[in-house]
Amino acid sequence: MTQAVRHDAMRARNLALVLGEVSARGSVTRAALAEITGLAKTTVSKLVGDLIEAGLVVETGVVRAGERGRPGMEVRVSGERIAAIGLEINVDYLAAHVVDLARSVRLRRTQPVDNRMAQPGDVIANLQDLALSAVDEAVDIGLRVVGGVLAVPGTVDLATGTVRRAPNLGWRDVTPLPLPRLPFPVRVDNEANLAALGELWFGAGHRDFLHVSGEIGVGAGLIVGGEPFRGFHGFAGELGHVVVSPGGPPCRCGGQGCLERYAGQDALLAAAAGIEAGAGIAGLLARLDAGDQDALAACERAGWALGVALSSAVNLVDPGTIVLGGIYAPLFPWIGGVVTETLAARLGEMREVVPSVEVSRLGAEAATLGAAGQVIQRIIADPAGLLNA
Amino acid sequence: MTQAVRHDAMRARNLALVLGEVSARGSVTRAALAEITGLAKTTVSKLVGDLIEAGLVVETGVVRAGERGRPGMEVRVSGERIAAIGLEINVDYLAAHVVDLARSVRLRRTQPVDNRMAQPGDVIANLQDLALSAVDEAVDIGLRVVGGVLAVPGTVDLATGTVRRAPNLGWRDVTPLPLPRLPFPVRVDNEANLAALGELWFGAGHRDFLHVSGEIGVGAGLIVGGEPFRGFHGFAGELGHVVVSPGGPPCRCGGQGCLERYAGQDALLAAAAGIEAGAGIAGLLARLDAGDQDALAACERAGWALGVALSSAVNLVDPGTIVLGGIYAPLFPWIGGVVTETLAARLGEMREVVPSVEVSRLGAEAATLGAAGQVIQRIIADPAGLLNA
DNA sequence: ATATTTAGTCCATAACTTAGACTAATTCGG
DNA sequence: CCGAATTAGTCTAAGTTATGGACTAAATAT
Repeated sequence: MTQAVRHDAMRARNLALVLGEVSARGSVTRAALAEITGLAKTTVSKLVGDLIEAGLVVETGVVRAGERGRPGMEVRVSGERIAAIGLEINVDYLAAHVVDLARSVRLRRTQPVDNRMAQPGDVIANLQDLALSAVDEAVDIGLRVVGGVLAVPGTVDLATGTVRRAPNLGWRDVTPLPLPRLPFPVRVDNEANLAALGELWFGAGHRDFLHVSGEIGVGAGLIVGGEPFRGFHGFAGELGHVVVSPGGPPCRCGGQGCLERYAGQDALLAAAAGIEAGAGIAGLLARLDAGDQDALAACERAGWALGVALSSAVNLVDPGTIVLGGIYAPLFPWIGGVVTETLAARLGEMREVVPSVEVSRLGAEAATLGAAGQVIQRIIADPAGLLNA
Repeated sequence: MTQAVRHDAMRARNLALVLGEVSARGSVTRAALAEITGLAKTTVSKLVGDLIEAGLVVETGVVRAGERGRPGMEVRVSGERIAAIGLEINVDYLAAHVVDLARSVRLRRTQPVDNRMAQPGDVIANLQDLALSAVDEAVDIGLRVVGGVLAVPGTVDLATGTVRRAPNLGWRDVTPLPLPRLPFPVRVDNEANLAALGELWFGAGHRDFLHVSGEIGVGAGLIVGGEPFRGFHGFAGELGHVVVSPGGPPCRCGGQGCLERYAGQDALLAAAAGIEAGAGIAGLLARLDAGDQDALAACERAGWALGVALSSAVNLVDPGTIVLGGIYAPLFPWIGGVVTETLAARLGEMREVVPSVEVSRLGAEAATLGAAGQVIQRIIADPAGLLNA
């Protein structure tokens, strides 16, 4: 339900509007902001003043030389004070990234650990250690970390912060929150959704796309108009269990012929036979570089299956673009073509434009960046809270 | 981009908030509205006063007897003045429904015509005649029709109002607007989306569901949190071309094994062999009632395919409920079971709750009701415009 | 009949935005 | 080098809307 709007809410919205424009444009003068937002110069000045006082925005001091008349004083979002942390628990590593309010990545910490067999409690304790040391370092460079989000490869109940199922971690109904040693609130979210948000804020600049996270499972995050689409329970984007062939190999989801059985990491490696489990994607890449026929055929098959599943996704969800991330990023040279062709064959007659298939530039960092970015985004979208704190 | 909020926008939002609550609750007192919205009593009184003056709301005159104290004067949305018209062009009929601001259906006009072979211009002229006579009748009962929406079975470019492809009408890039003889603006929209909206406002009261429109093609409309999801170009919900079996029968979309080839009206009738084209669904229903084996088998197969396609849809889009409409409504007794079972088999291991599969109560009226409802909804969501007019 | 309770209105006040006057700092033209 | 023109930003009085509390209205309870 929408809320009543009083004077304070009006102010909060205009504050968010101004800060949002500053954030989107890098640096702007007050006069330009007045033009853009439609607010009166007076109002913009007052709002910018408050943002400066709160430390969210700084005058660049740089006086832009225009054509004629008094030059404007540009302001930009301050990256010097406020920051957020993105955390990730994945099958074989933990990660923490600190991002400042200006969306610069300030710290990257990754710790390889095998979390397959570990107890959730131990994993969470390790993560907390990693997060704490990252926060300490952030403090050393003058940053105040005001919030965090934790990315987990599984379905998450956003309301309670409970990880419903994370099959590759062996988790079921685990609630990692709160992380009591961290002096700020942390939320939990699904890795595929966060990776899509990472692509939105730190990637190629699309605002409408489907981001495919190839890992051991295959997930997808949909961004429409710069907003994530999550579905009713928040479990949308389970691309890995979309039907490729209804009589295909059985899947742990209970179905048969799901995409994951053709294009998930395990299926892919198994199809390319002869890659020892430990070597993982690196082993596959080596053999692809060497021109190994089995490896090429495995990618061909995975790419075809991905194309089939994505054709269903395009029909249902109509994304602007498709971005392949996770393991599909390094494999893109070998699967991108088949995916595009399969998609074109299945959609070309119905649609004027078939979404283009692109490769993610972020790789494994997408989820943590999206996680930190989400905290930043919330501040940009509603700075009123921080103003009084 | 969000807009600047000034005093008038603040007012407009609060006005919408109040009218929205009145609409949602049927009738309420000013005091209750103040409680619900969080606005001060004074403010609510002023806003309600303006709504009454504009004729959007009326005092019921009924004084509700409470426990103690002065009884409140209840207000409700007025159905006496303002109305909207929903129009539909379909393969074998034209339809027009007039709905008042209180969401009561005031007029139903349907005209059977075979539009398969007709020129778009002729069809549109016929529709305009139908609409005009409906509007005249509406005027006779004291209603002012302030807007309309036209439902078309095809993909629609909402920005331009152009029907991109409506294969079953044989339309391609037809722009039916404006309808110059109608004294109010009309927009065009996709039939499946509008049917879903019809289900939302006139159906069983769900706010999160996927509505499946079985016709000659198979479309779907997704409603999340009471809002339609349309995708990037507005072409989301093409359930008919979701993959059931990637090596299956070729489809006019260029793909193979699409749902439409298993569960579309033509495929269904063909599978039940021996139903002459003219008899349509009625013929099939007659044979099902008679226990005909071929007909039963055809429904079984269609239901299975629908279940397979819907399992992909649930994984991608995570709807709260699935509502089967169009031809699937009368066929529900014969396909509902298979759909549910197929869905459960393919999703049960992954999800705690599999969305329930229900039958639409609106049948063929869903799209026109949704079309008229959309105009009503816009007024409720932003009454400020009408207030000054 | 009187006290109590709840609904709705009235009025002075507060919060925010605005328009327009004003000051500041630059370029252009001679 | 100086004044006119131009643009940026601030200041002030005024306008719009919501609010809180006082007030009136209309019912029930005792």
